[in-house]
Amino acid sequence: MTGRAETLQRLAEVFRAHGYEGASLALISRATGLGKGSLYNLFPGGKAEMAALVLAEIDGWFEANLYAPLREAKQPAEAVSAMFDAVEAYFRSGRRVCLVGVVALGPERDRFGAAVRSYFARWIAALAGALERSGRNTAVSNALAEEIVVQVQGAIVLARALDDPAVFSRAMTALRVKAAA
Amino acid sequence: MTGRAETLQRLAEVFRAHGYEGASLALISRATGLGKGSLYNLFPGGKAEMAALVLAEIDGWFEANLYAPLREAKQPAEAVSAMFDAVEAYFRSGRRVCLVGVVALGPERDRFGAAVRSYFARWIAALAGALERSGRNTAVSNALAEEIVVQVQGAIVLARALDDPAVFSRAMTALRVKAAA
DNA sequence: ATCAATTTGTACCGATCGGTACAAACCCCG
DNA sequence: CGGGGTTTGTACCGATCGGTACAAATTGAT
Repeated sequence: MTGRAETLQRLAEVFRAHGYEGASLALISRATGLGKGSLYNLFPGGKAEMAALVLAEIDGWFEANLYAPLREAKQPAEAVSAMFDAVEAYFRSGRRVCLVGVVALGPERDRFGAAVRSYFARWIAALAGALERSGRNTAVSNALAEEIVVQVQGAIVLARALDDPAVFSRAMTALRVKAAA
Repeated sequence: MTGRAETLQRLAEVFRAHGYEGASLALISRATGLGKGSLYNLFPGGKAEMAALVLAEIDGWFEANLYAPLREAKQPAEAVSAMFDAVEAYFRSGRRVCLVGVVALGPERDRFGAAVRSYFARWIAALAGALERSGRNTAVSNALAEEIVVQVQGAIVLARALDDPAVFSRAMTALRVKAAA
């Protein structure tokens, strides 16, 4: 019925809301409106394949909407600013969890380690490149890019822990200033 | 046989390694060496009580070893430096996960929300107080304290994601400089 | 309209889940 | 040595887990 892309979106929400272990097939079936038959027809590999495809979908979205623009921007400073816009929108000011970060913290890290590593490594590399092209030297660019990604992840944790999206927004605002300086 | 405190330590490791849902009673039984009978004798409330007590134990450790020293230090700058020592040792340069942060990201946040909020709020408050007493004004102290806790959490995520403890160490070193400036 | 191929719902599988019941083993105080 | 209270292992509970089998329903090409 609904397309495969939409199904992946709903799957992502289920994994975000309940974690990998907590996302039972019953829950997944309810959330997607698909019976077990349909699910195993779409994803013969079961839950593991669903999670892998969800991670790949997220990775693709970041590649298209953040990494590629950062790499190819003619005006890197604007691209960095646009990245912050995209990050604030995507993570809904910390109300929405970073699924890749969650996987990195959890026991599924081993299974999806390569995907997780690539997602973050490419983020940092693309951002560092843009910062460098905006006038910084290599070492500073690398350090700043790493710090920005660290703070995005940490701000999600803290905003959720304190149940206060303002924590996330404050961190992003401070980072924007720092990145533009 | 072994004391209750040691049992809580092993419980914490199991929760860290497998998450709340993934920490089955079979796993817990194996890791603690205690049968179900003993476990439910020690923790009549089952898994939920185990997790709550583990969080309380962690909270108590941070209170005693980080928050209280930060609050009561005669030389606040030294206390902040000591906090970084303790943090690097406790989280093993990002190899060890922050269980409270993991809970904040996961579906158990609702159940343990109050404990999670208190843990982070008190950390930030104690740190902000020390920073203020070391010569900064209130606003700067609060912002810096929040940023430090954000970066600690984010550095754990990124160090695990990239499987590179140096990420964590670099972040801590940079924060020490910033806090001492 | 027909028929092969795909998609779907449902019944079912063994395994494991968190939790309970309870009797045997153990401990400690007399 | 005795005996009351606690600690322990084990058998067991219903529910749910991820996954499979398979027949009915649906689809698409001709």
